[in-house]
Amino acid sequence: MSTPRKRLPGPVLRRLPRYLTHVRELKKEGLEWVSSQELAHALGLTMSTVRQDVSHLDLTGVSKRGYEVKRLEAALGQELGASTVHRDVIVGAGLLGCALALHGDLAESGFETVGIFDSDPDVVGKQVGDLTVRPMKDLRRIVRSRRVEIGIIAVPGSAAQEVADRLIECGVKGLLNLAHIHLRVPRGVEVVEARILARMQQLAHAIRVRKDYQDERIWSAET
Amino acid sequence: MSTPRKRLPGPVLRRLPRYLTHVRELKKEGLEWVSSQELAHALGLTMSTVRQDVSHLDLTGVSKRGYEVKRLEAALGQELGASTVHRDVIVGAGLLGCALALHGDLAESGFETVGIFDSDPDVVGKQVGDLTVRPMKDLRRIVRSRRVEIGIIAVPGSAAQEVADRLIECGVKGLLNLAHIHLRVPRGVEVVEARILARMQQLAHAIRVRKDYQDERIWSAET
DNA sequence: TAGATTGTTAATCGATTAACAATC
DNA sequence: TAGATTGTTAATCGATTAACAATC
Repeated sequence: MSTPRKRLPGPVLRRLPRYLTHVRELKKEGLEWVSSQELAHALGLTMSTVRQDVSHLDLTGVSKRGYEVKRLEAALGQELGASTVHRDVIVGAGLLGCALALHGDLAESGFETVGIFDSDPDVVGKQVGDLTVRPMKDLRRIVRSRRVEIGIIAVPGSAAQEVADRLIECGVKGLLNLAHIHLRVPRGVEVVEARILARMQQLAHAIRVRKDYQDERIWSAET
Repeated sequence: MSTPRKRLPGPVLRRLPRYLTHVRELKKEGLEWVSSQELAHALGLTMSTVRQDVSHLDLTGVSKRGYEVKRLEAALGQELGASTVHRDVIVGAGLLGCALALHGDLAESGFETVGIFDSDPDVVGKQVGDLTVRPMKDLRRIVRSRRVEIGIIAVPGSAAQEVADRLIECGVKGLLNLAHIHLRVPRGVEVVEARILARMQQLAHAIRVRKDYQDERIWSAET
């Protein structure tokens, strides 16, 4: 049985998946040990941040050698749910929903999609990898019988809240929202927003600031 | 001409897209004014945070009324690139790439996809909405002639770095990375990672912590 | 006018970085 | 052993919250 853990600070939780990806890379390359300095360099952080982050994990390093890659991967996986299977369902069998259903990375990290659903009768019955698209009326039965924890919302924004309500009513514990609307959920349900549009907007901002900065440099140089 | 702006602090930049979504909602509902209190309530923030965030924008509110919805939307859009068209190309015409190409939300926020590319000859020529999938050899020509600023990487992780290098060489200023590997790019190019897997891992963490907490409560109650 | 709400300054809180004793 | 690296404490930095004068 695992020790009850505290909720990790947001910044730490956002970094851990990056460590995990990198550490898996190292493992593939056959490396057995990695130091905080090496991790910091690879991810663009300081050694201090890395050591503080690792201190949240169930892991101790070794002086002069660093962290054992195998144990570090295990500890990160433990914190990020890769050490248990988490069953999910996808609602919305459009391109995005199907893309996720067929995306191998999720399966490799402990997520198992046990059903994909759509309200469109023309889409129901279609084959998506190993899964057959099911009608919404089957949602409750599947979520309950398979003890599904996570609902992935891959429907248009206009339908997202309704789908969320329905998933929650079926008993899922968390939602991944791929629509870009704000979901209202009762306490006790976790929501994480994917926000691809927001990422594009961040990019647009960063590009504009950089451009302004360059314009300014040119301008100053001319003055 | 716009005043050169500072790069916004990360936390602020992550919140702005949420304000924009909500403000557009309000506009649709016909509301003309919104106070910091209302915004805070809708997005789960404090009034103070909202006012500090708005202070980064090119906008002033009005005592006793709040912010004019129309102006707030414009100011947010300005900061997030919705006031200019940003042209992008998508590399990878799999389900994910096609999903983005057909996703109306991006177009509504000032992003215009001017090309979708794939290295697979069987996929080249396929129709995706208004676009025809092009071969990779056309990438440079399109990026240059259409002055494309953003490259969207929707290929498998194993090909992502190579695609990134190629896009940069063609002259894009920013990359949206949908693969879950860390891209190495030269200074002067912006990268934003979409990290859908990381979001699922955050969710798994949150669910586990909550479950542990409940177990602990039950355990304490029994003791 | 009185009350509500802004913009901004000051206080608090939390995250990052630096420093260093312990240790392999 | 000497040197490198951890784990942790202290210092710094930045973000959030609180407070309040200005104002409509």
